[in-house]
Amino acid sequence: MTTLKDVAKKAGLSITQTSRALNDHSDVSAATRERVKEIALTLQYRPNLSARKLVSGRSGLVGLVVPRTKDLASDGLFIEVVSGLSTEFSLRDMQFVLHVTQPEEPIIPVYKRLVGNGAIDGFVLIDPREDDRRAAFLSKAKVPFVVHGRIGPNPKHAYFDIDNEKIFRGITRHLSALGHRRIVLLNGIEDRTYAEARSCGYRHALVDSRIDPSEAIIRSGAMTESFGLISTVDLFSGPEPRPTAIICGSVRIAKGVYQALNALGLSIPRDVSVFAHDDHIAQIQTEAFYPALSVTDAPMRDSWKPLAACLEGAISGAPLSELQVVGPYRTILRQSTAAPCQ
Amino acid sequence: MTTLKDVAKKAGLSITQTSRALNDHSDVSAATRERVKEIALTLQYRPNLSARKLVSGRSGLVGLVVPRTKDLASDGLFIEVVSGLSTEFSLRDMQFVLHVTQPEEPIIPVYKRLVGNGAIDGFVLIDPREDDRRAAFLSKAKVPFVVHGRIGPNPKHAYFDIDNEKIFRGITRHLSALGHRRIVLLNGIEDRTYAEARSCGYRHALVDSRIDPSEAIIRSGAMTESFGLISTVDLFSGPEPRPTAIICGSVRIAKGVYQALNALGLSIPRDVSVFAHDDHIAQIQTEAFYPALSVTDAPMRDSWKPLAACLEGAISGAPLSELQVVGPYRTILRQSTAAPCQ
DNA sequence: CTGTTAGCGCTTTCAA
DNA sequence: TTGAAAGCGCTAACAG
Repeated sequence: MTTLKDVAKKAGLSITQTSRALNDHSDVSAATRERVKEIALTLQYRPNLSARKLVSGRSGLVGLVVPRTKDLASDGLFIEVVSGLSTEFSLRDMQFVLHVTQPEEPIIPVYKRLVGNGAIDGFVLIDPREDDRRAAFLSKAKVPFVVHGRIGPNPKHAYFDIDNEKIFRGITRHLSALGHRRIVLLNGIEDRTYAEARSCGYRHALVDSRIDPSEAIIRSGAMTESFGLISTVDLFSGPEPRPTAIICGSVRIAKGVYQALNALGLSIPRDVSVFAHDDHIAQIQTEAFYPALSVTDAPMRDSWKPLAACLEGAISGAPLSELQVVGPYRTILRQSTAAPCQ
Repeated sequence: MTTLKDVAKKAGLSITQTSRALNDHSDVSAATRERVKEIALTLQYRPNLSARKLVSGRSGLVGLVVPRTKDLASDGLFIEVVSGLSTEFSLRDMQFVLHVTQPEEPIIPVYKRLVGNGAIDGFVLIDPREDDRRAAFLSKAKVPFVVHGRIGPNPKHAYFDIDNEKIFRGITRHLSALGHRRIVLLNGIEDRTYAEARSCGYRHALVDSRIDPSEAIIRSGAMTESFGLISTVDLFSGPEPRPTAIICGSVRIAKGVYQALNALGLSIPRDVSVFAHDDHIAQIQTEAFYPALSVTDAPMRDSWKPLAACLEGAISGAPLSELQVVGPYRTILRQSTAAPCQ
């Protein structure tokens, strides 16, 4: 293995100066820098990460801890997150350490161990909760981390998120502007931050549209077809008056909703309008819905690059303002939404 | 962060002796060892991996490099491998570095980079080819690795594998013993080592059963329902005489075969016997096939533990004989196989 | 059984 | 613009 010493020897320089040249320090002549880099390339020099870590405190290692649950495999999310992040970190010459816990293993000790070893520069936190213990622990331990989503109303951490509140406020407003008043929100699992933001946006829009907040109809559940199907059947076999519009937290939920409405003999959008948010993690084409599904569109695969960038920034001590990024989305109106009948 | 120095100070010992105590060296009094370990525990001491690596050459980091292909996500294998290995290495206090390459990125430079950095102790190689460039590179670079499967007839590397040749020889013999002579093998992708071993076992069994090797019927393809379906339709719309038994490389293939046979109006096992190898990575219950599917059963999820163990052994320089493990399998005869009714 | 000394490969003062 | 020297935290000779 080529070391700095080898490069220095070949360059006829001291190790110190060689290191400086390679790391683009200002006090190196351009000529020297070029020459040294050339030699390093020829010799296939790669800085030893452990040595660098020891002195600089950086190892270039970042971690993701995923609890092992039985639905890990079926959930398309895991693979998306893992392969996306791995790819992005590779591009940045960082190593991506993946830790899948034991089924019932408490998660904080895992972080403790990983942090204690001192090998990992920072973490990516996915699937944040309103009251997230991982974030609390890492903050206290002063270990950099980036959250996929936001924790709390005024977060002090690095994050990449989409504006869930705005998105769902927009969807709800759109439907109410069409004339809908009994609008259902089939939301995600309750204590997830994104679900909270979404229901918040939904409620705000109701108020904006002078619909009494007590008329809010929210169901919480996993992002599955079953949830969409069961909720829909339940809602439309309940007491009159029936809802006229359904907002789905995901396309997968929408799939279940379509099935249920179809089974109930209800027509989209004549009897019921359906709107969904599409993060593209279900391998489902929304154009292929019949009638084509109206969606807000924000591919989750676009998250991994900014997440990696934010974590890199957090590790190198960039100001928080640069590390809090909210991604874009598009609204795509198709055939599943219309004014309610009569 | 607690360092060895802190522990030593508290124990009133030298750093050296403390290190020895913690690492279970022989020349430490039992009392001291106990006491030191106690203190380390209290202080939540965790050895700094980078420091250890620097001096001992071990970092506790192991790597897996996965090429990013479009079917990464749909293929249940990726998630199984990644979560399985991650879990097993966590248990051994090793860190699992996952590297997903760019779509068309050549893979050897990735290993070169990872190895050059000197941070990774060893690699797991999955999906080996007959002529595997990764293995060749790592061997030459003298970097420990373990293969999921075997490369070549007399491998010099650590591996965990099942006895594919024996398994498929057994299946074929079983069918020929029932009286079948026109037996199809729907094998995996051609240049994969396991597929080669399987076709080898199949051919041997033909010879054993005095069936002319020229009567071998082998199709190669991906482990998909489509492959099973298309192959079956093709075979049974070809010229007489038709096959009477089909051996499937995976349960997923068998699924396609069942569909095709059903569509062709052929009955299992009256017209055609079907046998499959079940590695449990398709989320498919073989009992739920109708008629229930006869299988050889060797869950792939049982591979991760021995793979991790072998890699750990390879890194610590255990003799090769201990690092070459062949896992067990069971034969489960159900209703999909019977004597042919001529 | 225990301590002293050296050094892994690198970055960073400090001095020239 | 450059080099010498110190030290990150740990392990492994080498003495006692």
